[in-house]
Amino acid sequence: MNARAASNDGTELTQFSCGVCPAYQVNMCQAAAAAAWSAGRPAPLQLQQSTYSVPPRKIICREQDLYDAVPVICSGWAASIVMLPDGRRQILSFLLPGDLVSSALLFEPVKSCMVEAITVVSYRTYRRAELKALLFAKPDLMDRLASTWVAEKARCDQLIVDLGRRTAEERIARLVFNLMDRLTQRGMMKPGDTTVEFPLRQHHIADAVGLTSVHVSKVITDFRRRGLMAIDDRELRLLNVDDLRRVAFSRH
Amino acid sequence: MNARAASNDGTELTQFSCGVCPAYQVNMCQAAAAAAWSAGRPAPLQLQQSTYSVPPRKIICREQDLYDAVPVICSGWAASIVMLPDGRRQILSFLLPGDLVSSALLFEPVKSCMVEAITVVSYRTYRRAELKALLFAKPDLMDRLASTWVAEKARCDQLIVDLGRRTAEERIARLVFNLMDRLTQRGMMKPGDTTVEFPLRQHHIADAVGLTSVHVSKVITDFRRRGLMAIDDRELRLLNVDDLRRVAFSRH
DNA sequence: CGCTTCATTGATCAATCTCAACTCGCGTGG
DNA sequence: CCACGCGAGTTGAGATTGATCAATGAAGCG
Repeated sequence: MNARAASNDGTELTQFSCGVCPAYQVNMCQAAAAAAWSAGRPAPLQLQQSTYSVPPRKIICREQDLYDAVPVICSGWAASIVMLPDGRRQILSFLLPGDLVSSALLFEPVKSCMVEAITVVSYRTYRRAELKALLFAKPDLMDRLASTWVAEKARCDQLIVDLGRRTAEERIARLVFNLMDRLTQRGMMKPGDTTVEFPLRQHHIADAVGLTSVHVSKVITDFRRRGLMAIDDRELRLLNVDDLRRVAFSRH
Repeated sequence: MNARAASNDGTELTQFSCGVCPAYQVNMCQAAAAAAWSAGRPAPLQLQQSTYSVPPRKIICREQDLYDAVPVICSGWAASIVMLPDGRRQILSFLLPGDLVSSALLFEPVKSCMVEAITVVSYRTYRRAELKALLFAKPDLMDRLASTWVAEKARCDQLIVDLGRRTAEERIARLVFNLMDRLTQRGMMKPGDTTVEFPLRQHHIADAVGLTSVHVSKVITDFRRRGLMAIDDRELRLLNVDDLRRVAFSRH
């Protein structure tokens, strides 16, 4: 499904059809594409046709890259990360197919964060100005934007509560449920499923929930020992959903 | 400047003139008022004329209240708070004059948070539907919204990094700088000022930065001992801005 | 005057970090 | 094909940060 044109730094130019994207009704991306088509103009978004593909661990963009470009993940998992000069890092959010890096990016460039690929990632970049114009031309697009924004803010607030007031166990369990929700939204997982592909390394989890990867290892080992969940071979297995949910939501 | 009509629960209906609001160009509120006037319709936003006033520690609204109403702070300090069933609480943000509780509220009701007055607070509530209509009628209002939203998101991301990856000292120092920035934006503090009115109790600080009020006390006492800053009698005094800034931003 | 909130302080405890060592699998270059 | 280095996960010992518990005093307020 992808036609590739390799370059020297691991980044490839690829063709990627939106019909394949699992985030069909979830986010801005599809709506933008649809609106662009229906607008009938020959090529309102010229960047739309070419997407890039990068290998795991590669940086997709740094903050300065976001001056004009608005990247959207087409396939794979990525993370938007804030790095402190002394090496500490915090993951603001994991990016799944269909996700904008941040909906704030539609309006303003700067953000002191970068985006890093976790799996092989293909992504597409729009030009802010074009996307913005399209946005104002199509009011239903604005609705779509509003709802992804509200969802983004809600997750943001949740994370603040988690980091500020919850224990390591709670944070990790909640992260897992959060990700599963988002995966099922996208059809990358069925509601009853007990296993999913799960490409996160423990250090990703650590950076997302504000812990050390050492401590994440201990908690996850403990989860496995207690028969709650296990992560092996890039696969998450739920062993006892109810008890795990109790860990995640007991104190609400 | 305010005409009052007291009721039994501490909430008062008051008149409040926007000309007094320190957040003149900062946020949505003014823009909305201006747009409503210039629209020339007799009373496009009927709620606009009446504002409420509540004493410190009173809850302005719970989540169910936000189903239809969109509150805006007119004067005083408030906090939007998430409470966990076991009593833990996390402050998502402090609300200053001109602040919407959350710009997401313009689009959707639910949020698992409540708003609590810190000082005497006067606020005004709009109806979501009316505000939304006005928003789509006036495109420049949308720009205003976009920029407050981007700022809101940026502060949100900052808080995530603070809670996830910074020490108690850093968090508290950064909170202070953050608040001072917002106060100067609103003209409630001059750039060179070394003292400000500062109504936060230590437990507010604790709930905002994810610590215990006991520990906040220890850190602040230490700041005072080291000649960095002091908080007495609802007043913040900066004793050594440079060193304090170093504590807040040393590791970025 | 008595109650509540707030701030402070000390002693002790618990959660998490730091450091270090070890294993395993994988890819690469000799 | 093998040695090597690297990234990843695990484990244990010990150090640190911040929480918990408890007592005290000051201030505000009905």
